[in-house]
Amino acid sequence: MKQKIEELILQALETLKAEEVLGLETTPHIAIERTRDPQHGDFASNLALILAKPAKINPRELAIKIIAALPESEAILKVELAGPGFINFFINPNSQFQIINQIHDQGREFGLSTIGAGKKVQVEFVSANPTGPLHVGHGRGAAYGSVVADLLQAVGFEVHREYYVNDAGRQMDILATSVWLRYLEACGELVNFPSNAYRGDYVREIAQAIYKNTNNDYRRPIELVIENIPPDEPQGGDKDVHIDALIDRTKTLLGLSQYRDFFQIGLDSILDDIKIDLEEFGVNYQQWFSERDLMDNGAVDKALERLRIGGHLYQKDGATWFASSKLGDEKDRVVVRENGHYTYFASDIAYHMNKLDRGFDQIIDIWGADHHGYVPRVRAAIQALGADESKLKVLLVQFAVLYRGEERVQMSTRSGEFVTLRQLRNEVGKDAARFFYVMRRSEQHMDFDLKLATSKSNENPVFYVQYAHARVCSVLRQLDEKGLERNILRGMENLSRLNQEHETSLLGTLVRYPEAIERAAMQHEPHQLVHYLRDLAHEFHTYYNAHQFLVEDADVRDARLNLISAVKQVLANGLGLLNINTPESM
RNA sequence: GCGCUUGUAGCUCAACCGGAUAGAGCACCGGCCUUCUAAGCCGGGGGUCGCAGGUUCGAGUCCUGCCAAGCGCACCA
Repeated sequence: MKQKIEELILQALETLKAEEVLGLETTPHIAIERTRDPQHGDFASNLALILAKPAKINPRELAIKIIAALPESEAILKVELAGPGFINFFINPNSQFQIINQIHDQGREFGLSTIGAGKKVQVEFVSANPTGPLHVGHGRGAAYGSVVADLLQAVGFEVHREYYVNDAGRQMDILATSVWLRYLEACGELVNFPSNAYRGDYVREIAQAIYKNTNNDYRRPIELVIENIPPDEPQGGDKDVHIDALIDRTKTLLGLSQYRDFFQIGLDSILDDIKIDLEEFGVNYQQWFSERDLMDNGAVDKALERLRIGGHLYQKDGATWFASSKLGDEKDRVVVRENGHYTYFASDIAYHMNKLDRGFDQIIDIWGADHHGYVPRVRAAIQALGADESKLKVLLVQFAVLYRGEERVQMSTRSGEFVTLRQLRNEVGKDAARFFYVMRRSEQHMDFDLKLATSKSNENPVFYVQYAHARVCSVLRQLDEKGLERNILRGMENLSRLNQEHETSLLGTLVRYPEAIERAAMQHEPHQLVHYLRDLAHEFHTYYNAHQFLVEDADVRDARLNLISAVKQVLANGLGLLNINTPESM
């Protein structure tokens, strides 16, 4: 429809150019948008306001000339001049009826498009360190990322969903050591558990499972473990020095092979748990990308070599630095430490080089907003690698601040004091949790009130949308009970009987669905879809209260049933994109 | 101190890359169930869009400066 109007306007402009009202070189960007107020019609254009200045005509006068030059069209009921020079288009309601046919024919496909066809996009999200279960903070990134990915797919992109597994680095050594110390406890040793180790119960559970299967095979006397270890922080020492010494001691006492056992078992059990958790949350991946693989197959060396050849690396204070400040970063960054180990950033450069090499047209990284300071250096790296920096899009998700009623909930992975994503799901269910997470713009700081979210009351707006779906289903069930028969064809033939105000406006909302999907996808804003669905549900509930569907007149009845079936289909399609269930009854 | 993000109704948030009278939900007040599910509908009150300037036909939206909140500013990941 928008296109149709655009064509009409273009024709009008040509006419005006021929009449020399407008200069021949004027080729304005024609902006047509949906109006907010139905009094202003369905679409409006500000064309006259934009052209008034170069044409040196009063905008209202120009608008009148444009309107006069517009060709006739059946789809347009009337065109009005309004305000300072807006041109408002009123769509012929009859032209909207065919949307019902379209929705009926396309079914689950309705709303999909092909704008992204032929383009490969990678979406990397969550990528939480495998050192513990996912908590509610990760939930937002999981819900947001999966919906962004699904939306992009819905508009035709080939989407590759990926989780970057940080299975290398110090935090994994801390995990392995934590598991082993808990194992020693299970054996009966008296362990003074480090303040900086992972204290969550899950560590104990992993350790106990190992103990059950192996008994004392990995046991070492605690005296040997703590011999000459510098004190922990509460005892007046440094917690980092303390834990690092313990890691070294663990490696020495266990030997490489046994140490790998603990490392691997800890990693596997946590990663498996994360995989199951996400799957149950409706989040799926094409690939789980291992950081360790990157290290092992020399990708990091290769990436650094490429930077070196490009002259982006230099030595200072025994370390190797990347001159990122020349490419927009606030300072240069270390990639190889004085002790010869890569920094996390070094493997991240390699990871992004790998992404680029895989030929994606667009790379989307979804990070927690606390990583925002990291963006410039990754951009710098991509430029230094000689790639097109605009391929990378980093979407930041603000962390949800947790409340329990009025009280703020503090969270820390190390201390083990956090609400897990699984707990949240168990309390509110997948649907409510997902809906709650994506109903806000991702950059918006969000207050997540656990008490409210877990109250399972009608305050949670997901029920409102689901209820509309269930109500349609209920009406269709009533059909049988009342001994009525539905004739879809008869309904289609009588769509013109849908002439009530509520029906016209509902039709208008249905027509908007594909636009809503497209915009939500291209702008990476799932909340727009949520708002659309709320609108649609509201229109339906209003209609439901104002009119009876199962009326005597079979022509009207079938037309209305076709309309509400279309509503049901669109609700199902939209909720489906959010990976939220569509209950038949509530 | 520097940087990023955010400030809109009592609370939680919208406002479609500058548009017309800034909209929802919750909460509050008043109506609607002998008719398809009242987890619903209808009506009402409630706003200096953080503050001050600027840009233009037009600014919640763009620019500048302040104020406030969150988060960053490692040879950690």
